[in-house]
Amino acid sequence: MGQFSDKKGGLATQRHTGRRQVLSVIRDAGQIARIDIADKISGSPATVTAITAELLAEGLIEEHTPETPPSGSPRGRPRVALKIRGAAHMLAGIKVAAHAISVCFLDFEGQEAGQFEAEMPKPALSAPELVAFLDETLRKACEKIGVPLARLSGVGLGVAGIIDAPRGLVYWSPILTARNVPLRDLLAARLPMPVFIDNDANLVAKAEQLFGEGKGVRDFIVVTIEQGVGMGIVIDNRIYRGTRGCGAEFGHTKVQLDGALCRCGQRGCLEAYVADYALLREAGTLNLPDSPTAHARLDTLFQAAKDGDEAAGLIFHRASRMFALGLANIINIFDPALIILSGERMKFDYFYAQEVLDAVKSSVLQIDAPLPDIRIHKWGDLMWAKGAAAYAMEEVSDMSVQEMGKDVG
Amino acid sequence: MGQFSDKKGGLATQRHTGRRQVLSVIRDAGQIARIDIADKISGSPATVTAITAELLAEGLIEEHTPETPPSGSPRGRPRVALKIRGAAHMLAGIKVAAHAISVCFLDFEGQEAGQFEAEMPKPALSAPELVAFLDETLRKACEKIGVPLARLSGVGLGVAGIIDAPRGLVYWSPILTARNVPLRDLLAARLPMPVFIDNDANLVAKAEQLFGEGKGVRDFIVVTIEQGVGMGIVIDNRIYRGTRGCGAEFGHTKVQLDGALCRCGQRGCLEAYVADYALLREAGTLNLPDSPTAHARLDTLFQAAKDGDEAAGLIFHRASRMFALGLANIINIFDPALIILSGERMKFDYFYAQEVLDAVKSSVLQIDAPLPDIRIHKWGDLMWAKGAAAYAMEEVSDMSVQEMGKDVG
DNA sequence: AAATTTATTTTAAAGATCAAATTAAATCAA
DNA sequence: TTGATTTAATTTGATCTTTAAAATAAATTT
Repeated sequence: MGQFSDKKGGLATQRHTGRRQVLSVIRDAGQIARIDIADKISGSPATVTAITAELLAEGLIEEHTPETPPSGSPRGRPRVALKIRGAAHMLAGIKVAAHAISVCFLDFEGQEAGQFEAEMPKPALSAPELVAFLDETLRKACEKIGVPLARLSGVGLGVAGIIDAPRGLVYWSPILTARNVPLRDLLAARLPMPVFIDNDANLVAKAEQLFGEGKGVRDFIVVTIEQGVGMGIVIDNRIYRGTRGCGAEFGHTKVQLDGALCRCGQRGCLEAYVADYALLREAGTLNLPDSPTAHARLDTLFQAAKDGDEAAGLIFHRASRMFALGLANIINIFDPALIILSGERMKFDYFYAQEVLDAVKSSVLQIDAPLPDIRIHKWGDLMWAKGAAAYAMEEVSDMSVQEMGKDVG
Repeated sequence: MGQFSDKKGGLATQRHTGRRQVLSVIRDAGQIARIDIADKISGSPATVTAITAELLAEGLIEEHTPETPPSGSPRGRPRVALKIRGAAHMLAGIKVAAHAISVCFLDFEGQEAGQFEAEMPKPALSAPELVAFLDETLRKACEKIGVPLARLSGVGLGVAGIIDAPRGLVYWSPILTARNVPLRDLLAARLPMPVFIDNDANLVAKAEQLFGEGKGVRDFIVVTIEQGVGMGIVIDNRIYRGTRGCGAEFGHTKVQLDGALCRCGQRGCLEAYVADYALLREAGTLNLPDSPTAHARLDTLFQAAKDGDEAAGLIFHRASRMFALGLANIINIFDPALIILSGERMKFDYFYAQEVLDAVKSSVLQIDAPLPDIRIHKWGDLMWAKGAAAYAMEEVSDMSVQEMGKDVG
């Protein structure tokens, strides 16, 4: 029989791992023939036939026959491509930020199936308020997009703050007035499908891994700058979370002894130099035209710096040097193959201006081997929600793969 | 048959993983009965019987019958304990430092089988000189301890500096005059057994994992302070090495923008505040009695600080604050369960004085979950060599486990 | 000495994979 | 159009591995 028993956190059965591998290879490839799958997993065609037959029967994958037979095809029996069957599952991803909430629907293939956005009623809510609001928003989104709630196989939830993903716990979040909220279970109690929750930066990492620059990269790190500074660590294709589930707090890495005051109450955090509020705090002492929103004020400040305002320039200059320092530390510690600077705020090019990259490079240990690749990926707000949905997709995929022989009765 | 084929870096066979697990459980436990192994690996007693029979036949393990049958034993057939057979393999570990070289012999059970120390001929050697010296020293050690060289199944080598362990390459080391030396292969060419090489801090981590505070801990971090500052990262029971094999350069983490000059040529490295040379550099401006060796001068400085010398005290004070800052960063990034401060230099208690630990705690993100455990482990120079031998032991163990059915032909 | 208890081994059955043989589905060549 | 050729996928039979259940072993208890 399979390899050892499957109870508890025990070992996977033999077939189980095979199924997981095959599904993963198909997902990676988009579409791929059985014989190529066999090649990729170093298994025999016979095994692949057996496994894919199961997956086909369960509706997780499907054969993909192109309408127009490709001309100039080689002799021999043509390979028939297999692909994930999008209709197998529908997933929702929700990203909650201070002012807005966004929902994204993804089918099992990773195709976007709709999106929905709404305002937050107030910047910080109590736990019951937030749960009710999430529930309500998800139902509204389902209605608007035309997907019955019951159709969803899973919901991924991304929240800014300090999250223990495995336990579904929000230690602290700017959008919650309470601490230590078991948000996952609270929401799951109101919904008929499993709920998964994670730190928003980890979800960006997930999105990058599945749809973005991190595709096919085994170890990489994602850094985001928005309200705060976030980091997602991917090691060995999996998100690294630390023991308490709350590692990767790059933003609260100290870059200066007794430095600037951070909103976390400590001093010298990177965030206290580069996050929105840190820049605006310093801009307060400047004589800039007033703007209604923080976003607009930030734009004004950036424009002033670009136009040669020396004080404004100095604000960005210091921020970027601190950012470079923090980034160099990450490289020295992890030696990753790739660092992705992700998020909308990357439009402030001071963060990735050549001089910053140069500063990073000169602060990294010098050896005769290529430096890690640093890539910028600006993409919109939707990405966060998409990452949340992708997170749910992965979890549900894992669950599906394990459900074998269940319908034998 | 087993799970997929075994070619290249492909997947392990089914039995292969079983063997590896059983051996690992036995090693962890010291001695353990078959039925308990079955329990631990969530397998059946029958399987354990099969696997242990193989391992017994190959001489990798042995039954351990206590001379005195334990009184007050329960009814029923008594369980017979299995243990690693020490005589199965003999391993050597070598640690090369600036002034001394130490060799440690370990049997397959992890029992120390002898040690040997020698002076380095000069502080920095050329690659051929070092290889010849290592070869010579190992042979001398064998002679002294009475182990024929051919008896060794593997040699582990620990070198300070920047090492790419998988490739066996020394990018840079204070003991080598050249850069990018393929030291592993150079030494292996002169010896009849496999050679493994790693950064010395990783070897301390390995020693802690097998014999020290890291026993049974899945994720932990080891920090050492000696000539430089080193770090070993254990994630998921394995040493994390980064893509170029040279991650975990904690010592060159920047703790101050444009800070103190480091021997690596950059500014603001942690090492430039807390390593031996950094302290002595500052001590130079003090009026302290001269001492012949660096070691002695450091002792003098430390004593002066303890005796109330304000300037000396300030040197240590700053070093310890910087150290706390660096440590807090590690915790914020990794959220490890355990941090081990390891090495002889821990005798300077400023590094782990309560106030440093307090500073770390107050610089770490505050959430309602227990802080990582920080433990001090002072142990002698031999540990490094022991870690090197342990590294070789693990590698050889893995090789042994894979050699199955080889003697059937 | 028999009954009981627990550990280990043996046995027989069931999964899972793979090599080899077979079948399927195309192109190529006449 | 037909048969040869080629490549993909499936089927078959053998082998390996694990496991449940039965048998055996080795102790204690009665």
